[in-house]
Amino acid sequence: MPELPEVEITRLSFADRIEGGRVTGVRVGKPLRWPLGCDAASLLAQTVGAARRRGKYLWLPLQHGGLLLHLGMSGSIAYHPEPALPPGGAHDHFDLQTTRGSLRLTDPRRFGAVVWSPAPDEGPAAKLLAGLGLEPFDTAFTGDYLHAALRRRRVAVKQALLAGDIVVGAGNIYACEALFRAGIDPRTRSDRLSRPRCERLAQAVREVLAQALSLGGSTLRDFRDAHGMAGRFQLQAGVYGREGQACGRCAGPVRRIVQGQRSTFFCAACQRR
DNA sequence: CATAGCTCCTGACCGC
DNA sequence: TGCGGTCAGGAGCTAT
Repeated sequence: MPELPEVEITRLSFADRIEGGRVTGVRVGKPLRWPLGCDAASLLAQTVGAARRRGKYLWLPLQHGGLLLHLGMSGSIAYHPEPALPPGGAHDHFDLQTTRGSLRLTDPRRFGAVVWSPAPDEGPAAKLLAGLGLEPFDTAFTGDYLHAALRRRRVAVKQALLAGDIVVGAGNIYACEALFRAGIDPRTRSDRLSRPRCERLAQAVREVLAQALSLGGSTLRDFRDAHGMAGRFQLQAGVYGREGQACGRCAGPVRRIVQGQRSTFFCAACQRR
């Protein structure tokens, strides 16, 4: 499912090419998580700006406002350089055609979203982006920061990472992988993590996301970038999706538990409370 | 305020 | 082969 690396790779795959294009057509398919929030025709003739990312959201600026995009868990965005877009399939729910190519959002499960907003810090976008935690590659995301934030929580550290209001970008896969890398038991109460362990964890989060980014994103589930290329992160997964298999570090069995209705994979020997 | 549970949706998978 | 049931999960929302 698209987490920060996948979303960033998606952004990089089309941002430069569509920037400066003028909107020539908009097609809205089945409803996504929220309504578009504007008349599709009102987007016509506007010039597209430089796409940005915040957490797992993308912001596509237009002359008057912009579009906030989210891939949910099964969404992907394809960039088509040709002027005309092929007919939309059953899961193609949003097209944006421009003079510099088109974007097509495909999302079988429709947890994704395309929402118009007058600005990223106004209207619906502001509401959705408010409360997001630090970007993992922000220099402010340090062990000290993580320690201070986790001290106020009693939930398991895995759930605190997933919540996205401390640090954004790590979804279920990368939260599991970061905790494995940091040697921390995902069940550990957030407020029981020492400062040094928070330092390790912050570093692990940065590293696992950076590595996934450099490898082109995860193919777990159905991620494809705008060129339809599959990522290769799954080849590196230490614990995610490996229940019962041997941990690569100690050869012990990888365990699967459920936390907050989500699967967590970890090695009980390598990851300590 | 922190937390738990619910919810949206459909492809994949499983047992019969 | 077909069919019903179950699961997966991002993240906002509601209730506690």
